[in-house]
Amino acid sequence: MEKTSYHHGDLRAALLEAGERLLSETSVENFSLRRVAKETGVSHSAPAHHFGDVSGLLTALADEGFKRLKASMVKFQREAGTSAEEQLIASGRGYVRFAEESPALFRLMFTSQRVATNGDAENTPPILAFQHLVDDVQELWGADPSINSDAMVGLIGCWTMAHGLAELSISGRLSSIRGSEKIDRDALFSALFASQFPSTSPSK
Amino acid sequence: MEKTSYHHGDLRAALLEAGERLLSETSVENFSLRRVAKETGVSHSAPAHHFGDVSGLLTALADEGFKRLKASMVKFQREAGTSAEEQLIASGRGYVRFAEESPALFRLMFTSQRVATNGDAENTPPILAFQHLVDDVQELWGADPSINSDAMVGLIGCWTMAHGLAELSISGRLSSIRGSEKIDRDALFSALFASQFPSTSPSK
DNA sequence: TCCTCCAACTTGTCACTGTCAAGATGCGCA
DNA sequence: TGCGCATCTTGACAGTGACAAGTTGGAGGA
Repeated sequence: MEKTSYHHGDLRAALLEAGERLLSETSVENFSLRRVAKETGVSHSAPAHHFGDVSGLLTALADEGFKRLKASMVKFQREAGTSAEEQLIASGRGYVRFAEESPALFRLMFTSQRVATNGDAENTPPILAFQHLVDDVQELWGADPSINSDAMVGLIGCWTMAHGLAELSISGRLSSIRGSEKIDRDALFSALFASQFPSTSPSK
Repeated sequence: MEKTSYHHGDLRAALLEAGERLLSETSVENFSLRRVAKETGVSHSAPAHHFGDVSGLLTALADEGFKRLKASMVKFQREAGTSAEEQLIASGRGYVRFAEESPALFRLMFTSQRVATNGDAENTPPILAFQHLVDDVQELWGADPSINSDAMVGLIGCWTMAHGLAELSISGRLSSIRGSEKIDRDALFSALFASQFPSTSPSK
């Protein structure tokens, strides 16, 4: 898909692809718009027309990331049992797995100051990914978290657990704990997620 | 403490102070060594002599941050009850509070690619802060996490909870959850930390 | 007291960055 | 065929980190 003429054809997609590759090779802090352009074989300010500025490109990449985050949760759920508990655990594991597979993208999505937060617009990828988690929680608690405070605590607990595990895992801090290599990772994650479930089910 | 002569006197400390101010005003990604130098009233490459490069200055700032993180945990523990449960909860709340008070510094410490990880040197500020948490866990479980797997799961659970809450809080995502404003923050945090405690004490 | 050394700091330069303005190109449509 | 305009290029500017070479002045020895 090399550039054949003055007009690229699908420059926007090519820039996104090169952008994600560069992001995963370096990090958000070493990201360079000019290098993305160069790797795409295009002039240094070609991206501006499609994304405005560097923040625009990073925001587009983050949006793509949120779609994949949700997809990863769904994928794990498909391969899991059908009970509400198993589904929620699978959801959390998909969340963590996504972070482990795309750490730079995960960091971009959640901790970069250079992505534009889209206000509180509806149906935006970050909202949709979050809503997926909310739905899973609602299924298990049988109540809407925005109304039922037990479900709300469950929602926050599950999200915190997933997000915290993701952060500590991709920073290498989890595996740097002395003695942690003796713990089975799958069992650990399942137990931690289950610790947030309603107290009627004594987990494990 | 203006510069009075060719030799500054305590330039290193002045640069660290200006560096942290700049960090909190912008973020890691917009941090500029030259601006730090300018605000300190010194030439653009004066910092190089004390810190080598930008990574050196940021690493020094991060180390200072880890000392304060530990201090914040200790401070909360002093104001809490003396039981092992209360002490561990206080530790976690000090962790989260530190992040909320110095979000940019917290991000620098945990998610920046520009701070040099000091290998596995002993008695370095990050290790000492982590060890403080380990000690609290060991106190409550009555076992060394590096040997006892229950204590290890507790350690990881508590750390994940603290770190996850810190991340979600300073990114504004916790308070953006619809309906979350009805939850009492203190009670929420305490309940979430307690959910990781040994099952013999049914928490809350 | 003077002298010398050298850590501390400055000045100048380089390649690289993001952004903006102005120009070139060629696709699609009338 | 020829025109309009989205698409892309070229050029310029201020800001960045890093490096090399020069300047300053305090501390310690004779």
